[in-house]
Parts: sequence; structure tokens; C-alpha cells
Amino acid sequence: MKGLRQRKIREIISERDIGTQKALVEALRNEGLPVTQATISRDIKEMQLVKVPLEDGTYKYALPQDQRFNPSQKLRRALLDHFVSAEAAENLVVVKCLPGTANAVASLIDGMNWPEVVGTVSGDDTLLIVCRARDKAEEMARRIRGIVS
Amino acid sequence: MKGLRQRKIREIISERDIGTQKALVEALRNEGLPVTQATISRDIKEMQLVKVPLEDGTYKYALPQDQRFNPSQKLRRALLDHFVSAEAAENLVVVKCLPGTANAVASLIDGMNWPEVVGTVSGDDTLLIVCRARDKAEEMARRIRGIVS
DNA sequence: ACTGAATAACAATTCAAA
DNA sequence: TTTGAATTGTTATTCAGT
Repeated sequence: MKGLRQRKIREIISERDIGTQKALVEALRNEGLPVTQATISRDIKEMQLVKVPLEDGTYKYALPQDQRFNPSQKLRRALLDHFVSAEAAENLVVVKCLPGTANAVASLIDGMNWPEVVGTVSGDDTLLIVCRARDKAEEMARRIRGIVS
Repeated sequence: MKGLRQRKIREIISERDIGTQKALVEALRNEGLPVTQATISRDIKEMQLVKVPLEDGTYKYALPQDQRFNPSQKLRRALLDHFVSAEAAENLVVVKCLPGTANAVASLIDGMNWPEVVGTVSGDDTLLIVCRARDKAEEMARRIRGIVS
């Protein structure tokens, strides 16, 4: 339950402004995740969310900002959310993701500027990582799987 | 009182880990700034400080992270803390700062990569901004003064 | 406008349970 | 190990005073 809930929390606080844990409890209830404030408080601690005072005098919960700027953290989070599988085929890695998420993952991989990666191509739920050489593809597939495990 | 107190707050939370407003109240008391939690709460809101959950299970107050990474915000903060005066002289701007702070300010100005600036030289409480042309120096002095006003 | 005292609102933790 | 209920601790705001 916890993993799903925490992902949902990230989703909710990214989409709209949530100012209190009570508001977050209600938002989660509406998403079919009944939970109490005590649990949310623990989640916030674990996820290292912060309550940010806004210009307009209100507050909102937000993701820790260094994670927002750190490309490999972003990729890790994206993979944790969307990754299904990764397999090497010749000089390619075929990465399966949840429907509609392959593009997001691909652009994060692009953003890593890994030297062994020539580029990526993505569809709806699958993306290809084009590597410089066959042996690099195997290594890359392992790296991707390693990130989520 | 407020300006000084808020600067002191920034100083304190940068130096050591402060986990609650009560702890901050005490720290300020020790610095000769008697104040109550209510006021701290308002300062935190105004300064947009956040309470960050740390890896070790504790919490600490911290500066908003985008300010930490934003060079012009950093310069602005440094100037608010340390700036005394800025005057153009030929193609130079002579910037006076509080004792011992000129170096810090100079390196932040270097970091701005302003095209009209050739470089900076700094002593203990004075720094020179070397501009490409005389008319640029006047403009630069105005810009510096503008930042703090 | 700024502040403190009191209070309300909110968040973290304890304790017990599954 | 995870959770909720109750509790305690902490923080935001109200209200009054300067």
C-alpha cells in the first residue's frame, strides 16, 4: 500500500497546491486511498517533502528541491513509477514502460548524456536506447534494471 | 529589529541544524535577540524557509533551495548583508562592503558573468569591478545599488 | 508596521494492534 | 513493517497592545 500511496502523493502535490496534511488525506480519500494524518506525516518524513511558504501567504507541500534538479534522481523516480522491463537486442535496449510514459522516460535518459548512448526513440509504452556498440547495450540494460531494483 | 533578526536566522540555520522554532528562539536569545515563537513563525513564512526531513529521521529548517542555487538571489542576499556603497570611477566601480566580506561579494559578481564586466579585484572591505568601458561602470554602479534598494 | 500572549490549527510521535 | 487512534509537540494565527 505504501509505495502506491507515496507515488500518488507525489502526483497530487505536483498537480495542485496542498497546504495541510488534512487536505492531503482528503485528496487521497478521493483517489480511493483511505489513510490518516499520522500515516501522511510519516510519508512526508520518509519522502522528505517540505512545506513551503508561498508568496501569496499560503503554504504548500513540495518535493525536496535537490531531487527536482538532480537528473539521475529524476530518472530513478520516473523508472520507479513507469518502468516495466529492459532487454538488450544487438546495440539497442528495448525498455518497456507503462502506457503513455515512454516519452518522459526517454527524455530523462537523453538528459543523462551517457557517453555510450547515441540517442533514444520512443513510442507510447516502449523506448529504444541506441548504443554505440553491442556490448554497451547489455551493460545499459543492466544499469537500467539496477536503478529500479 | 526584523531585518537584523532575519539575517541572524539565516546565519544560524546555515551553521547548525535547527529542528524546531523553539530551538531557534533559544538560539536567538543566546545571540541577544529575545523573541517569541510567534514572531519566528512569521519570519519563517516571510523568508520562505522550509522544515526539511533529514535522512537520519530528524528535521531541520533550511533556506528555500531555489534561492541557494540561483546566482542572482545569492548576490542579492550577500549585498543585503554586506553592502555599504558603490561608486563609479572611470571604468571601475568601487564597492565598499562590511569588513571581511568583499571577497565573497566579488566572487558572486564574477559568477554573474555580466558581459560588461572584465573582472573583479577585492581586498578586505572593498572590491573593484573592472568594466569594459567608462559608461558601463556608471550603469553597473546603479545596478548594484538597485539590487539592495 | 511589528510584536507577544494566548489559542487554534496542524503535524509528529507514542502506543497498541494486525 | 505498517497502520490508526489518541496524544503530545509544534507551528500558525488571532487578538490586543505598542
